[in-house]
Amino acid sequence: MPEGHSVRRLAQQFGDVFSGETLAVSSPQGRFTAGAALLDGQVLTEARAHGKHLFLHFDHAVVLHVHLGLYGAWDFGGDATFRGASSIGAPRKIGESEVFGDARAPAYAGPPEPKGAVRVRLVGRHGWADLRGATTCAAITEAEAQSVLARLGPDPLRNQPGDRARFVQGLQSRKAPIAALLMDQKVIAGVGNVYRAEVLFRQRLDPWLPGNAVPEEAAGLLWDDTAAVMADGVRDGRIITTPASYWAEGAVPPSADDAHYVYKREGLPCRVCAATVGITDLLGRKLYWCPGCQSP
DNA sequence: GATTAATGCTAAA
DNA sequence: TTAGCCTTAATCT
Repeated sequence: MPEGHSVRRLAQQFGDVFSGETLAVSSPQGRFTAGAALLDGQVLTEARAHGKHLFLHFDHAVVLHVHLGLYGAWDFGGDATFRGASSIGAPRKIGESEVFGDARAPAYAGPPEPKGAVRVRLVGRHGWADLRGATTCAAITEAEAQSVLARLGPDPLRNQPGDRARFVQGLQSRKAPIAALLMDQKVIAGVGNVYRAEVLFRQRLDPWLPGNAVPEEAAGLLWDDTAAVMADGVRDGRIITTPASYWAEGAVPPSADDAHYVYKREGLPCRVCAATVGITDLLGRKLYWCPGCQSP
């Protein structure tokens, strides 16, 4: 259940532990057998993330394209060398995809029997990775990978020159509510339901404000804040949008309850103005906002 | 033990 | 517009 920060961490992880290695690729579940055969025995050259899309590039110009969707996940395991190379490290928050089975595992003796429906398994010399539950798992060409990228908007975690202007332009050229546009991966890639709610609150923006009614300065600041808070997410391995002054005494890092301003806080008093945090359905997803802080 | 909802999206209808 | 992915944790009975 990742937003862009998790996928960025996964790309970093694959680069750290598998880059330059010949990988054994299989599909224990059987639904990716043909694709796995295309990748089996090839060398991983680069792992990249754009928004919520992960691209594992192999040296024969075939790319493993993965999108985790709502509940896809990668599990990793391996020996001390593998764990030492990991940018993710020790087990962390339950529910994240970035979990090691057992950090104190004995010496690596190959991957375990697949548990559940493992769509694809990558095995290197020092460790393994299992993918399950993904929306997209495909072996594609470099050209096809490019066309996937072409359908995506700017990624605030890449924040390349011109990205900020592209976002502002993309937002202002549409009349849909800003809360809907933030979830549109063509407008901005990598934002999900948590960051959507939290950055709108942080910028005190009315979720129903049409994109074309957002002032240019506010749109730019929204991009900047999204980039900053998502970069924190990459560092922390979780979404924390509140400053330490909102955390319970001595709670560093904060509990889940204290890490957000409005996400999943419906019915509770706003941390800033004490108005009751609201919830509504927008395009099939739950939208959380503070009617006091985020009024038109 | 069963049911539901979830940090999402694609493709079929 | 809806099914599907086929997991996980929290909430029900």
